[in-house]
Amino acid sequence: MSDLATILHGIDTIIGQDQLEERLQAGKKLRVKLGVDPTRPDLTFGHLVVFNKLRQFQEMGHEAILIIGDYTAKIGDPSGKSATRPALTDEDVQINAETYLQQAYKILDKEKTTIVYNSDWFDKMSFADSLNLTRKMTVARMLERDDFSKRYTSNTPISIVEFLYPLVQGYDSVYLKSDVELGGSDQLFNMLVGRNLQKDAGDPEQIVITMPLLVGLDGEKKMSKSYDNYISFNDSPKEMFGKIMSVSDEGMWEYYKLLLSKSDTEIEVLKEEHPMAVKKQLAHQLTAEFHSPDEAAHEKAQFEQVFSKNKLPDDMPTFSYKELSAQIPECTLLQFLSHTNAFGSKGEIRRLIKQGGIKVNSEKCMDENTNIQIQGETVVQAGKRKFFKITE
RNA sequence: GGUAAGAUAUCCAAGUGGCUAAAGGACGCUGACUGUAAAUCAGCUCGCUUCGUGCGUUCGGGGGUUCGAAUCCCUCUCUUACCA
Repeated sequence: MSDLATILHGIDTIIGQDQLEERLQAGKKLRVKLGVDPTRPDLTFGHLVVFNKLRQFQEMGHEAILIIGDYTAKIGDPSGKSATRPALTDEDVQINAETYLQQAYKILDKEKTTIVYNSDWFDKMSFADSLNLTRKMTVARMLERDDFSKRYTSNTPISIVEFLYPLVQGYDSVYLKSDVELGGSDQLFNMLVGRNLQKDAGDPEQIVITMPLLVGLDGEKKMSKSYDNYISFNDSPKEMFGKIMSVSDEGMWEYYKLLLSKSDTEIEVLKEEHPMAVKKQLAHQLTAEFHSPDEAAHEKAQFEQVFSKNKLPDDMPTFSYKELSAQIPECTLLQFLSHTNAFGSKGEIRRLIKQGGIKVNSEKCMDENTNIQIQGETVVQAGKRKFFKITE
């Protein structure tokens, strides 16, 4: 595949393809920018789509610039949002930024990645500089944005600082003199603003490449931390494998295409097989990439043992009966489950028990006052996927 | 600055003095089915509980009226609209 074809694979849209071709032909080492705002502790597989694209550029010898948007995180990107985001403290942002870097290096080559923090330049800007930036944008243009116009017509507040966000992100491009900017398709507007600002500054405009948004675990909405339908870079092998297995059949092909860069013809071949087997492969590959092939194989085996064969997993949280009885005088089923801290409240546990969701040593148990008996080992199962072991 | 409307549980949203821990959705959880997919059916969904027509806390914040308030009054905060 030519470099151009590789770049175009799997993308959503590209603005300035001609310019890209020109720069590639001239043999220019492109400065490729990707910004992430450290608003939450984890990167998700939604980010992975864009990170993979950045890695492709990196592998071709271009310069990958990862912007940690510590400054922009405090503003809050309004893209696709229906409400103003709460402001984050400096401390939150700093902690998140650190974990972001660790996670990013699971995909990017640490040696070849340029890391920048946008507070580096924004902290030094004066209010007058900022005001000058705002000259470049009109209210009408901002209202062209779908999310803003929706909020505006539905009487949902839009703060002025959110209006400013695209300008701030756009200025990153001017400052860094980026050749290409990558982002999710919801970032198109923000990235186009960067193009305008560069043009205004008399610089070459960046090429804008958007990647499709990955669908979340529910199979409907985009993967996002705010919908709680995400897989995180930091998920344990077990969580990661399990979450991927819960992706819908329809959604799975997107994962193959966007996360594993499979071509349409390769996907057609996979569609001939049993969806479950194909999904296991997907879960295995991704888990192996983030953890290790061994761990991935282990989780696959565990998964089959527990969910296909209905047997107990090999590893589960274990409690010692001695310690338990020291902490809870009466070791009833209810008291024990409450002690595991795996449930929101005792009421939740009672509901589970009433609904027949609890098994003790594979026997359904409907009485919360059952005393936990110890005969060697006792295994308590709550719902489909929570297991606890009690030993002497 | 003026006038009007509004703020209800994770989210949307009903509720205008007692029968309201608060209708209905959505999300989520459990069971059946099954491939931890989808679809479907049934149930649950504030906390505590000696499980009792039991106790506690909740309807933007604070104060008041009343035997009793999400519901009435005062005040504060925030949002929106129209006018300027």
